[in-house]
Amino acid sequence: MGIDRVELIREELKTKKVVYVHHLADKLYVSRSTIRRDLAQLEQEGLVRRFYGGAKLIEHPSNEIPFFMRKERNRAAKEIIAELATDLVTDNQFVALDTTSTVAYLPRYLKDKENLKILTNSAQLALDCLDQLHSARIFCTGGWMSSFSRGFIGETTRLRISEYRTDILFFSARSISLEEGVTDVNEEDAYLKQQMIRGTRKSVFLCDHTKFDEISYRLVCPVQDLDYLVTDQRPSDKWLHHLESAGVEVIFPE
Amino acid sequence: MGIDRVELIREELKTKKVVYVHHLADKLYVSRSTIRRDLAQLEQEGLVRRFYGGAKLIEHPSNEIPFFMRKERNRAAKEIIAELATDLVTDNQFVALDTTSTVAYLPRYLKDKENLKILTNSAQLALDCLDQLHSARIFCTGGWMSSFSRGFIGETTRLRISEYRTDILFFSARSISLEEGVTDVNEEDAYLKQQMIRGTRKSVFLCDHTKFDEISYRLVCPVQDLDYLVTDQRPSDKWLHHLESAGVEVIFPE
DNA sequence: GTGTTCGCGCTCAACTTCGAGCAAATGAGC
DNA sequence: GCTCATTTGCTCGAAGTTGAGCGCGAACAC
Repeated sequence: MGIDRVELIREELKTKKVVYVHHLADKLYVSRSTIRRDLAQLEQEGLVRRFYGGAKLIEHPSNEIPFFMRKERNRAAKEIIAELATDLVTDNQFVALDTTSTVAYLPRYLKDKENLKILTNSAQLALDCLDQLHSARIFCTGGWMSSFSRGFIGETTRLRISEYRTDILFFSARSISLEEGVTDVNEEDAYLKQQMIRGTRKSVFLCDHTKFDEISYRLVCPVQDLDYLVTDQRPSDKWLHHLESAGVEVIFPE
Repeated sequence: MGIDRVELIREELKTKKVVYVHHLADKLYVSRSTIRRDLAQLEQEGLVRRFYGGAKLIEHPSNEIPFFMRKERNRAAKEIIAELATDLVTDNQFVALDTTSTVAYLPRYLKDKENLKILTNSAQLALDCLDQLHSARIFCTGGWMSSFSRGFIGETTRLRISEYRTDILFFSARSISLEEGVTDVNEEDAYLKQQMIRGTRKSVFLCDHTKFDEISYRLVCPVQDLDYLVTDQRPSDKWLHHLESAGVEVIFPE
C-alpha cells in the first residue's frame, strides 16, 4: 500500500477534519476504490469515523473507539432487536444487562417501564440507565475495568453477580452455532455471562442475523440455556426448528 | 447520511434552541424531506423534541446536569488545583479518588504517570481514567448508583473501599471550617469519604477558595485527618497557621 | 362547525456510494 | 528473464441518500 498516499490523507485530515472519497480520488489521481480501502485502514486504526461518502477525524482518540465501532456496526439491526426485546420486560422487574454493544441500545426502549431494578457490569450502561430511567434503581457490580468491554471483570464482579437473582437477563455474544451453542472470543466476558445466566429466571439472547452459524473459541452456553432469542430477521427453518426443539422462543419482526 | 449536515444542525441548535424545517432547508440547500429525516434522527438520539414545523432542543434530558453544573463552577480554580495536586503522585502508586467534581479534573494531569492503580466509586471517573490513563489498572467499587454524585453508594461500596489500602487519596467536599473541619451535605458520600480516609496512607483535600469558612451539616473529618490541602489561592494567615498546627501541608500556586 | 393552508410521513424513482470479487499492473527478490 | 505477493482499478449487485408527489391530519381563521 502506497505509504505516501495514506500519509497524505493523514495530512489532509489534520487541517480539514473531514475528507470525501470523490475529492481525495481526484486530488491523488487514484480510483475511489483505493481511497475507500485507505479510509477503511484509517478507520481500523481508530483515526477516523467513516460516513457515507467520506470520513471524519476522531478528535479525541481513546479506548472508547473500538467499543463505539462495535456499537455502530449493524446499528439498524440492533435498534430493531432492542425494541422487540424490551417487550419482554414488565414493570417492577429486576433486569440484568451485560456489556455488549447490542445491549447498549436497550435503555432508551425501557423508558416507559416503571420501577425497574437494573444489574449490570458495564460502567457506561449504568450511567446511561441513570440518565434515562429516572424511576429505576441501578446496581453495578464494580471490579477491575476492561478496556475491551468498558465494563467490569474479575473475581469481584463474578461474586457480585452471584449475589443477585434477577428476573430477566439480556445478553449477547459474538456467535451462535448449531453444534456449539453460544460462543464468544473473550474468556472473562464469557465467564461472567455464565454467571449471569445462572442467576436469572429468564435468559434473552440478542442476536442479529450475522451471528448465526459462526463459532468463536470460547463456549458461553448451550442453546438449551436460553429462554428467548431476539433477532432482526426471520431465521432459516432449520434454525427455527432447532431452537424450538431446544425450548427457545424466537422473536423476530413481523 | 451526510454527517456534515446533521453536524451543522447540531451547531444551529446550540445557539438557537429551536429550529424550523423550512428555515434549515433553505439554509442548507436541501429539500424539506431531507431535513425532516435529519430531525427524526436527532429525535432518535434524544437530542430534540419535534413539533409541528420544526424541532426544539431538549435542554437537559438527564441527571447529568446537576453534576455538570458543579463541575463547571469555578472551573479555573479546579484546573489549578488538579495540576498542583497531581505533583503529589509518583509512578506505581495506588490512588483513591472520590466522586466530586473537583476530583473529576485529575485524570488529564495524571497522564504522564506510569503504572498507576486507581480505586474509585465514581463510574464516570472510572471511564475517564480508562480512556486517558492507558497504563493504569482501574478498580471501581460498584454498588447502587446515586444520581447526585453519578457514582456508587451503599453498603457494597463501603465494603469494597474497606478492602483496599491505597497510597494516596484525593477527595473534596462542600466546605471546611476552623471549628468543624471538613463538612458536606450528603450523608452517604460523607460516610464513604470517611472509609476512604481510613484506608489510605495520605489524604489530600482539594479545596477551592470558596469552600473556606463554610459549614455544612454532615461532618466528614477533622482537619487533623488531612495530610495535604490543595487550593487555588493563598489562604489567610489564620488558616495557614491553623492548618500548619494541625499537621496539614498546604499547597497553593506560586 | 367549515374551509384553507401547510407540515408530516410515506412511497417511488433517480442517483450515488459501498464492498466483494476478480483480473491487471506493479514491484521486490531471485 | 521468472515467480510470487501486494496493490490497484474495474464491474456489478446491494445498500444508502435524496427530492418529488400524494394523501392525511393538524393548526388556524372564520
